[in-house]
Parts: sequence; C-alpha cells; structure tokens
Amino acid sequence: MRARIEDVAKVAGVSPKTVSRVLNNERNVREDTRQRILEAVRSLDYRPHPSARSLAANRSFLVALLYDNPSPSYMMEVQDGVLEACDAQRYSMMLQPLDATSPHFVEQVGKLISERRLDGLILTPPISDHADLLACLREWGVPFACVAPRDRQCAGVVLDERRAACEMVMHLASLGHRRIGHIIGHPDHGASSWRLDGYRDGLEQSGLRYDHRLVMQGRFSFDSGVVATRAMLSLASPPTAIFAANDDMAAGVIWAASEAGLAVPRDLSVCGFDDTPMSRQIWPSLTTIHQPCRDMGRIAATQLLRTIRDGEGAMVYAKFALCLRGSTGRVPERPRRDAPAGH
Amino acid sequence: MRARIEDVAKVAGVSPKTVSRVLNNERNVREDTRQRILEAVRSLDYRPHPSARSLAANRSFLVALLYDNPSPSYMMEVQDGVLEACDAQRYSMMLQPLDATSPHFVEQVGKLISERRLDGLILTPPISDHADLLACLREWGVPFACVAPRDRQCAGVVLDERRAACEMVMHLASLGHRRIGHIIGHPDHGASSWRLDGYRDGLEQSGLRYDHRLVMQGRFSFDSGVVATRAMLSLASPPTAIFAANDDMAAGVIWAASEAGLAVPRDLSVCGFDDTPMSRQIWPSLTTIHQPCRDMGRIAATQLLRTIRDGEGAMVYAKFALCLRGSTGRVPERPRRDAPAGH
DNA sequence: CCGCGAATTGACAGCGCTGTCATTTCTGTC
DNA sequence: GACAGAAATGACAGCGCTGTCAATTCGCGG
Repeated sequence: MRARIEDVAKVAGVSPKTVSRVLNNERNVREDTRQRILEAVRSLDYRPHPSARSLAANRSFLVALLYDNPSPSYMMEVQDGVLEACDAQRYSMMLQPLDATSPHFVEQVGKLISERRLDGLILTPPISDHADLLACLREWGVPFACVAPRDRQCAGVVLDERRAACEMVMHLASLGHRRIGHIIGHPDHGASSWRLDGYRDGLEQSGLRYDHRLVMQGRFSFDSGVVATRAMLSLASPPTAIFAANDDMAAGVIWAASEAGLAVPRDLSVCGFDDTPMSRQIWPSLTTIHQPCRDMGRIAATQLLRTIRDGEGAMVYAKFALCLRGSTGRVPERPRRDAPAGH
Repeated sequence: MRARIEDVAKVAGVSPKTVSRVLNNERNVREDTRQRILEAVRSLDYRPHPSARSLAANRSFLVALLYDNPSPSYMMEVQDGVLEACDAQRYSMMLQPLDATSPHFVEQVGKLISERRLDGLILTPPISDHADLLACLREWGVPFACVAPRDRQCAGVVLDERRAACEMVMHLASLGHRRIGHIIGHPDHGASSWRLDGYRDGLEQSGLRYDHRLVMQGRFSFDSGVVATRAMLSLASPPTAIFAANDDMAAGVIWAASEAGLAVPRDLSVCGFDDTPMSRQIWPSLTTIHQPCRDMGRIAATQLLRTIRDGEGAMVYAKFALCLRGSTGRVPERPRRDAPAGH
C-alpha cells in the first residue's frame, strides 16, 4: 500500500497538517522542519493522492485545453507547451475538441466546467475569439487564458502577426515583386485580419498600391488556396508573388501553380505563415513565418495558472521569425506572359 | 452550491447508496426506483464529483496516452479517438509525451502511474514495442492497450500493414514498374519490418526479384527520405518507382527527385504510407495507404477499458485503404536515361 | 398464509487530504 | 525576565462519494 500523509507525518515527527503545508509550499514552516519532512517524503517515496487533495481543497487542479479543428501540428505543439507548464505546477491538463459553430457551444463548455470541476480554461483560435463564450466565462468567474485572441484584454499570449506579415511583404518587395497577391484566412479567425492588415502595411511601406483584385478570400484550407490561386492566375495581370495567410493555403498555391505549369519560384514566388512541418516537406520548401507554438502554449498555461492563483494574468507577446526558403525568389528580369511590351 | 448525491437521494426518497448504484449502472435496482432517481438527478442538474468518486472507489477513472514524437497528425487523430471512447465511459484521458530512449524511461512511466493513480495506459508506436516496459506493466498488473505493436499478444489495435504494403507494391508492378525501390522506416518501429516484409511479398507476387541495392534504411523522417533517394538515384540502374515506408519519407523522395530534375510521376513514381494531411498538400499529391487513426484510437481505448473492467481485452484489426493519387503513374514506354538500348 | 432464498435497499465507516481555528513556540523590546 | 505580537504547529472536522455488510422486501412453492 502506498504511504499516506499520516505516515510521513509520523516519520518526521510532525502533524499531517504540517506535511501538507510543506507539500503545498505554504509559508510559516521552519526550515529545519521542512527539511525533515522532505527527507521523510523521500524515504517513504510518498506521492500525495490527487483526488483526496482535490476533494479536500475544493479545487480540481485541472485545466482544459479547448480547440476546434486547427492544424494538428500547431495544436500538438501548443499542447506540449501547456503540458510542460502544468506539470511544473502540479496541475493536470485535459483536452477538449469542440465545434465552436454549434448552437450549444457555450452550454457545452459550461457543462464541461461543472462536470470536471475545471479550475480554468485555455482557449485556442478560433475559440479564443468567441465573444459569447468569453462573456460567459467572465460572468461565471471562470479563469481563462487565450492563445492569439483578437481582443487582447485578457490573459494569454499573442504574436505581432501584423508586423510579421508586413515584414514578409516587404521582403517580397525587396526581391523586386510589384504585384503581390494575398489570400485571406478564415473570416472567423482574428489572425486573418491581422495578416491582411500587415499585408497592406507591407505594400504601403514598400511604396506599392493596394489592388483589391489581388486579394482573395480563403478559409485557411489547402483547397481554398487552390481555388484562390486559380482565380488569381487567370487575371489579365496576375501577381508575381502570392502571400497566403497560412501554410496550408500556400501549399495550395504551389499546387495550383504546378497544375498551371508554372515553376515556383521562377514564375511565381509563394510564401505562407505558421512554419508547419509540411512547409519543409514540399518542393520547393516554403518561405514562411515561424510561430513558437510550444512556447506560446507554455506561456498561455503559465498566465492561466497565475490568474487562478493571484487573479491576474497578463497578455504576453511571443516572437515571430521569418523563414526564408526556396519558394520565393527575385522577380524575373523580363515579363512572363502578361507582357505589356513586345505586343 | 452544486447538488450532492445526498440531495438527489432526499428528492428521490432513497438512500445515497441507491443513487450511487443507479449512477454506476449496478444491477439489482428496481426499474421504478431507477426512474425516480434519474428524474431527481435531472431536476437537480446533479453531476457526481469526480474526485470524491475516485477517492471512495479507489480508482482514478483516468488513463494516459503515451507517445514519443510521432507525426502530429497521426497522434492528433489517435487522441481524438481515444477521447471519444473515454468520454463515452466516463473516463478521463491524460497525455504524456515521453522519450522512449531515455535510460529512466520505464521508471518514469512507473512514477507517472503511481503519481496519477492511473487505471491504465494506451501505448503508441514506438512505445508499444518497448519490451522492457511491457514486461514491467505485466508484472505490476497495470492494464494497457497498444496501438500497432509488433507483438500481438496483448489488447489493442493493429492494421495488416504487411498486406497493405504488398498491395501497394503489386499496384506499382501493375503499372509496369519492374525496378521498385523501398525506403525502410525507423529500425525501432515494428511497422518498418512489416512494411518491408510486405514490399518483399509484393515483389514476389508480381514475379519480381528482390534487389538489395534498391532497399535503403531510413528513419521515417523527411530528411532520411531525401538522403536515401539521392543514393538510389545515383545507382547505375536506378528505380522507376520508390515505395517509402511513410509519407514523410515519400515527401523527401519527391523533394530529392525535384532536386535532381526528375518529374514525378513521369520519371519516377512515388508512394508512401499513412495518408497524412500533407500527402494531399504536395504536388503531385501522394499515392499512399490510409490508416483509420481515429478509429484505431477509439478501438485501443475501448479494449483498454474492457481490460480494466473485465480483465480481458482483444487485439482488433482495423482496415487500411489504398489511396491512389498523382504521384504514381505508368512506367514510360522508352527507357529514361539508363538506356540499355539505343547507343 | 408460512417460510425460504433471492432481490433490493440502507446504515455506516472511511477513502486521504486540507480548511479553520486553537494552541504552542519563538522573537524582540523594555 | 516579563510580555506582546508574530510565527509555527496541531486538532479536528469534513470534502462527496462508494465498499461492506446488515436489514428489509419480494416472489413463490407448499
């Protein structure tokens, strides 16, 4: 049978309550007592019983990570980061896939919270932008932290995606591109508008005019990238570079370009956003923007646990990085086929 | 404050123990009593307290899903399946990323089990092939279920990967290929040997000779696919088709082929294994073998829960499916460059 | 209507921990 | 050395549920 707190107390010659104090890092325990107790814990290989702790303390020490169908690699990394932070603070994480468009969405989350006695939630896009849910959580007093939310008035983590997109477009411009297309992400994701704004910033700072014909609506999916690209390539004056709002759509761009017989980057430069593993596994490898997803998961969890403990978590900025790879190149010297000169 | 079991009992006019019986689907409760209790549960919106239940029942109702750095999309799908099965039986799932090569691996798992009071484990490749761990779990009497283990004498789920690989190779042969290369997966994964065996079966059934020069060792990574392909393409008599043991390596094959100026599938047919999302996002889209990962996760969890409940889980076979896509094609009529005829 | 085994229900303790509050011990001051 | 106030420790109840086992009720043949 496993040792219980009472056994530890007996060995250390103190009361169970004092052992509990040490295990929970409470103040007001003399240093020598603490050492004696830790020694007893070690000698008995004592492990506190999570359920007993939860029951007595009236907290579950459990947080849930809510997600709705994002890219698996993104989610997996965020997950690992969250787990890392939770483990370090003796918290557990549970996962909950959800359908944010369901009419019972908020209700389901409420049920989850009360069923599992959750101490807090971590919301990932697009759930982190679900205004109804955020309002309810605030009303219920349930602590939460958001990953990349549109509204930054909460605990969590974001990237300056607008700046990142801007820099990417400026990079394209520096390669000589003057007709740079953009494929917008899913309309429900805050990221889509930041990236679009960044695209406009980048054009402006490069002295290029915004042309609405070069901007297509996508949905963050590979297929939507293909569709948008076919449309853009059939323009009278097609772009020489396309900046897709994520890597999946960028893969769609490369696909559609290959389909149309264009070589990337010779005939068309392509870049994405997210630095998914896939971006390095396609030919040519994709120029994109790296998000430190694992760090972001860790940060979000840390801010959530701070909120739970002290009632105050912050919105932390994570750093992005441009990954310049094979899918972008200098614009060709002579025009391609939309030749204005020559006739 | 939330309703407790006592409140439900009072409303239904029975003892708390009887309510507990109904909630846990125990036998020997009269039907009308059951109905009265369920009605009370509904009217009070009662939710049993998980920690209280665990503490009293001396079980955690928690299983862990152990993984070591597999492909994120694979893991994510397995995860969702496991969650589905656990939810249905009022169990919780926790995730545990691990390093199976660590010298303290088994010890770490043991610590995890006793710390979290786990009721069981689900092992994914390559952990499902870790002989030391399996031996310890059996010795400790810890229920577990395996996804795709080499040794099928345990509860879990597998695919007939050997058969799948065989069919893939036969398909290549039916397209006219006679020099079909293979890139073996990671040596520690059971899947690698099944797929290799299937490759040999496929050659044999197509009347082709096994040629060791056309078989390279890989490690399931994109990079290892690139390296193996470069080596194979530099052979005096290179293959006209390459069957990589997974999609990541197959992506590497396409990459290396593009690098070498070869067009896929015109100059080289390529196929993989796993049907990752990436396989549809590259150009050309990848011919591969689909594994129903989500189903497999669900099945593994179901068998684990059966093991926990009745002490007996089975090894279940899941169904694979060939996905014929753009990366494979008929072998060209006239030889390519290793022209034996001609000059 | 009685008696017996089976089906159904209930009383009670206790799972292992922490919150509350009382008690003891220490620290610094005059 | 006495004393106040702070720091450290302990006693005890109880978190909400289920296991054990005893008590009650039911069904049915004689």
